[in-house]
Amino acid sequence: MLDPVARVRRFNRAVTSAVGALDTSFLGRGRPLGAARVLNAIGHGRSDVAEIRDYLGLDSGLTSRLLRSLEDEGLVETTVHENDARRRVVRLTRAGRREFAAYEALSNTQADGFLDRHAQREALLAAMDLVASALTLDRIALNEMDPRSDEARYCLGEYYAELGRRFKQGFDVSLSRDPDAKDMRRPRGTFVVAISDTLPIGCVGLKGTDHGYAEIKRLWVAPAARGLRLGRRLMDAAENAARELGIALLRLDTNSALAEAGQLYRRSGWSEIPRFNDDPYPDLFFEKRL
Amino acid sequence: MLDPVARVRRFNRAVTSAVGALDTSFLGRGRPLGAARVLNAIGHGRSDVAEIRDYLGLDSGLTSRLLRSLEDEGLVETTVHENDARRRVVRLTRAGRREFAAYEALSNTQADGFLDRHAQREALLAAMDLVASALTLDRIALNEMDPRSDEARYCLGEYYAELGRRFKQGFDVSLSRDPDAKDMRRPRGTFVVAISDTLPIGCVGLKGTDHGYAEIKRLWVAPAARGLRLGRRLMDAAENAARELGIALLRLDTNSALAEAGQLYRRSGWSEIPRFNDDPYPDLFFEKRL
DNA sequence: CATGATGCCTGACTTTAGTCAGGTATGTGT
DNA sequence: ACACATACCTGACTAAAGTCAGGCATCATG
Repeated sequence: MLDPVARVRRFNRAVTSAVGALDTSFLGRGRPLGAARVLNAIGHGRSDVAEIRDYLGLDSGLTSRLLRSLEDEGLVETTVHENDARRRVVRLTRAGRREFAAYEALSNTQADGFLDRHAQREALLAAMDLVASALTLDRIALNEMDPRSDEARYCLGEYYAELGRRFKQGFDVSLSRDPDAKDMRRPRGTFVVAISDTLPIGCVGLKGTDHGYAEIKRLWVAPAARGLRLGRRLMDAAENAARELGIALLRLDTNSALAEAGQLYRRSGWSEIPRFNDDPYPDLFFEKRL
Repeated sequence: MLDPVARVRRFNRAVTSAVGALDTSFLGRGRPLGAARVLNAIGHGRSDVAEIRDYLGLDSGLTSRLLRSLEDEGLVETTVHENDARRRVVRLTRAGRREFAAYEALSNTQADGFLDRHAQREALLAAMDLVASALTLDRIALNEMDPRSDEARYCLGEYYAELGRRFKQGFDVSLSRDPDAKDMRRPRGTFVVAISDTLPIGCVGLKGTDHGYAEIKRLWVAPAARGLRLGRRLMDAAENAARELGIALLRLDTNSALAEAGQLYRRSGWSEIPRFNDDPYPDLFFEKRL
């Protein structure tokens, strides 16, 4: 009766009919869907015509016409690109910003109303996060970012909080060997953040040392994105960066309380080695030759 | 950074762009979406023209034209309704059933492929179930059904399994006072199943007795549908049925391990009373005067 | 059995989305 | 300077979806 395929299909149907309703946020302001989508793409920071086209998957001619109709409404204005006069840059006018804000308000009200109708918001949100991550799996971007960026700091904060919950003795960053940000920037190392549609959902650090190896640090995947093999992808990204930087040997430390991490390392070519530092938290040590 | 509204909107975006891809099952057979939707509505058992129209939200003229095009393809045939010659009844021809089966196969393959791309299928499916239930909340049907029906038995099976997990001593139906099916059928009582798009996601029994009261039994809500206030709706349905049957007093027993159930009863006008039976499992007893 | 309501149909029309073939201006490499 | 590529645009077209006003047969009701 509860065939997995039936469950997926039920989800599809539920979502298809709900999306019709959710998408009324793009209607209801007397403008066809296409034009509204373009306006919103611009509002969300897409400025080059080609960028808008790619994002929305539109034909060049159609994009052009939709831009013209927004121009006629006085919502956008087009200028030539400063370095390349073939390209055009589109910006919202004051009226355009107002109209975009109205769409945003509609969307927010709608999302808010949806949340209000349900108890146990957090459980529902977590489920939505997981599904959204799964659906956009092949569009999750792994970006090298500064370890001091907002996105990186958010991930690290979640990572520390999780260690605090999972270690019997809790976790205090200041007792651990907190790597210097500059060790996790090129050319000494790097820091990779997984971003799914603007939300950071995972990270990993590659920390350069002066001992002939680099270390993998702070591998974290948001609970709502687990089971999507993102940990593996982050590790691959870190290893590739290490190869580019000419690093031949990687080490890492972890704790046996983080069983899924240990499994991941063993399965992807790491071998256990004796303790190589005096950090109080780890009790498992690995190394991998590239 | 992780505003709930932003998370809902991310979900909406993920789903809007994925649904196009997920639902390509309705394309790819050389037939416009509208006609494919009508064919599938008929395949799923909708036979009256008005029913099809309402289900798909189509204009009368458009529906008619789409039906005509399916007829021209030889996929459906139309007859007059036996009790009302103004109405038409649409049926799939042999070719229509073949074509419908092809759509079904496509959908199934697609859903299957989606599942294959992900580890931790069960977690993902559970999340999809929860979201689907939340989205279709106002379309969850509470149907009075025979307690021996497939749907009821599925719910009861899940209910017993859950008791087994949650009671320290486990749960064995045969030790409990398993109500006779006929006590949970009108006119002595009833059995209500919550159905969301064909999937049973909750149930409750109203069991008639000869002692001047009726009992509420087997209140269960699928884990993937909790937090949607479905328990409350099921209880309301059972109480309404009791009123219709002229029952003035309700009783129920439960176990303190089921904390959320106890809460629900207290919040909806039930008061605790002394033990009124010798069932070994319950340790909490309630009653409510209608 | 006349009257009005109901259920479905057809024809005539509009809007939206999308495709395709050029066209013009600008940039790049030799 | 030249050929060729690139970026965007316009015009001409099509397909699909949807709207609206009647039309016809049938049903319910006094």
